[in-house]
Amino acid sequence: MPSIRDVAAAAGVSYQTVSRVLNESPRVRPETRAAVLTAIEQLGFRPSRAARALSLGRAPGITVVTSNTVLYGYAATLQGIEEAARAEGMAVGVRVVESAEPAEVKQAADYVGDPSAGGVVVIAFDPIGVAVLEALPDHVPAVAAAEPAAPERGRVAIALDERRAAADATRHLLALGHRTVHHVAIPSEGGSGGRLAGWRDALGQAGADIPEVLGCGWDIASAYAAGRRLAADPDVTAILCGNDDIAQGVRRALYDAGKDVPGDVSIVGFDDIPGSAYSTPALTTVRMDFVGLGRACFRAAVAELGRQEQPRPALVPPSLVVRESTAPPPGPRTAT
Amino acid sequence: MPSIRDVAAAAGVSYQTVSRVLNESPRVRPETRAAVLTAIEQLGFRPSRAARALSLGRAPGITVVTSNTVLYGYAATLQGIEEAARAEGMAVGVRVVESAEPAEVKQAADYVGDPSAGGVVVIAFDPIGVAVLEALPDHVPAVAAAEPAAPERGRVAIALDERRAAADATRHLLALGHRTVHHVAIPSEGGSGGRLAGWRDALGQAGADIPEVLGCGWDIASAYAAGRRLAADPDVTAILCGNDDIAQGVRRALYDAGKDVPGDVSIVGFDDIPGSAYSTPALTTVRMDFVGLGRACFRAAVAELGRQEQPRPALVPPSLVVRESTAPPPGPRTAT
DNA sequence: CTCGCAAATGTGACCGGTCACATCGTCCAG
DNA sequence: CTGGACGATGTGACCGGTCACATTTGCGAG
Repeated sequence: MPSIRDVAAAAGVSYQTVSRVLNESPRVRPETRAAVLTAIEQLGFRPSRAARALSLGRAPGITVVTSNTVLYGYAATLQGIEEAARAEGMAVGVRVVESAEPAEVKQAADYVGDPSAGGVVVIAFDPIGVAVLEALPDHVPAVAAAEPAAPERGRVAIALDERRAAADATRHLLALGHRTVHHVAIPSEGGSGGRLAGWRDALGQAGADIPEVLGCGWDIASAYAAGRRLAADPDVTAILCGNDDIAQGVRRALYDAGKDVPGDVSIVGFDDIPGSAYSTPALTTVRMDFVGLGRACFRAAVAELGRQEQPRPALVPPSLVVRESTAPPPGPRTAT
Repeated sequence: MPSIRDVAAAAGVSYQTVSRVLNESPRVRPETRAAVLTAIEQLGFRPSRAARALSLGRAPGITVVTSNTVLYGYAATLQGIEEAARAEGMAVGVRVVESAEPAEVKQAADYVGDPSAGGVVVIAFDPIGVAVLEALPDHVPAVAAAEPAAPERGRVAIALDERRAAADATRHLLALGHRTVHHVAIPSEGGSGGRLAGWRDALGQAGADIPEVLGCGWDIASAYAAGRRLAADPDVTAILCGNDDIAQGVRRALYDAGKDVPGDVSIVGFDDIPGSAYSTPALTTVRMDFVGLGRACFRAAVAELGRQEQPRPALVPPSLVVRESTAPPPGPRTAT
């Protein structure tokens, strides 16, 4: 591997001049620059990221801390970050934190505390991410992809408008004539600014009952279990599900209990994962721009890294996608 | 940030001794070690990854090169790699390559050519990954998560037994009485050792017709289009789909064309993504151990990095999961 | 013609680890 | 009692970049 000194020797200049060319300093004569560039080309020289990182004291990269890489919302956010980072020539690292256990959270915090981790984006959709955020030393240039709920003490946090998304979805169901809307919540809804709050908002504004929330995990099996419980209650005619996967589990539970969607019960999901348009019934859901969120987080993290002013994030607002899984409640009730 | 020299001063030893403690050298007296450890603790010292990488000439990490991070097979493989790497205290980087365009492939190859990328795992499920693999300089310690098809010239390649998986699925359909099995293929099946080959094997062994393959993209929309074409052909009673998402698109196309699954047409997917058990009909599919594949690739990449002998990968073989989307062909035909 | 200033380029030190080798001390065998 | 071997530790150089500052060169003004 040729180094900057080899290039300098080949081009007949000093290593510092090569460094200037690499960093696009204007203080280099065009002919000199050309000579250096030629030498770089001939030797196949690539600057060492490790050396640069050591010298600069920080790495030109972003590390994403997340509790999961497979679930759609997480994976799509990661995709947005990666795309944006790659466009800027920056490296992307991934660090998964599987539980909110103090030891594991601390380890992750130490890990990203190293300058070579570069900027940090914590995906704080769930309690694990929030725990990491709180354990982060102040000097770490980190931003959060978060719920709007959590005003992370001093940290920049960017969020999709989940509150509005949930309210829109709930109003859609209410407008169809449902007396109230039940809710199966995913682990991420801790905050008051999130889906849970939007659902309550809409229900409250309409003067509708606010039923007890059914919590479930990220796994569809627990969504199925929640669905079976809901299916047993004849008063349930509309269900807002924490995300599209949950909706699928709930739908199947209703089906197995002999309830038709949307004939007997309407359901709405969240996220608009690719398959949702092709299930039967096609799922009514709220599209969330996770990729855009990822991009915005990347820009914010870079700004944080350079101690520049934060750019205004331009996020695509959530949009309700009405498909086949929602309809007016069954006859007897509407007739009332 | 305290450095190794600060720790040395605090402990009253030389920096080299601190280095020895960090690297668990046996040549240090227990009391000295204890003193150093105490100093490390007090100062909150963390060794710099960048400095270590520079000095060692390689980084203790793995970079994953992939064309996608959201699709299940890719995301799950990444998860396996990350889990294994984290357990060993190694960093994980991600580099997405969006197309097989030479410029982009070359950029990615350059990127992982830097020693600070550490070991490399190329997810070569598709032509993009294969292109990256071929563009990689020889000195890069890389392994491939690949189709069994591609005997990557000199590179270690680990693969799930997709050929057998496809053959199992096809035989299952044949055993139900279908005269032949149609196939909707994803972009990844180029190789002769993959799903395509297994399907052909089973069909050939049974003396069944080998219908024309319908190619489609990763997007469900193209699967839907393929499904519509298949639905128009009354001879089609069984379809092997390239993966579970594709199967969902095909299923919906059949549904929209008035065909019942599995009453009129049986379908089988691949991968067993979490939702497949909860769709209606629940999808018969072949479970693939992508997480295990990821773990095996990690181990192989580490071995490659240390120029050690390759461990024997222990992979969980694919397993057919029979659910509701497969049944004997419609009456008239079986009666024949 | 000479001085001064700015542009272009070179030199030394440093970032924080590791390697190779030197040094010091101790214990045991001859 | 002394030489040698070995265990414990220290010293200098190095990895490949960057920064701060020194030096050289070129040009216009006085």
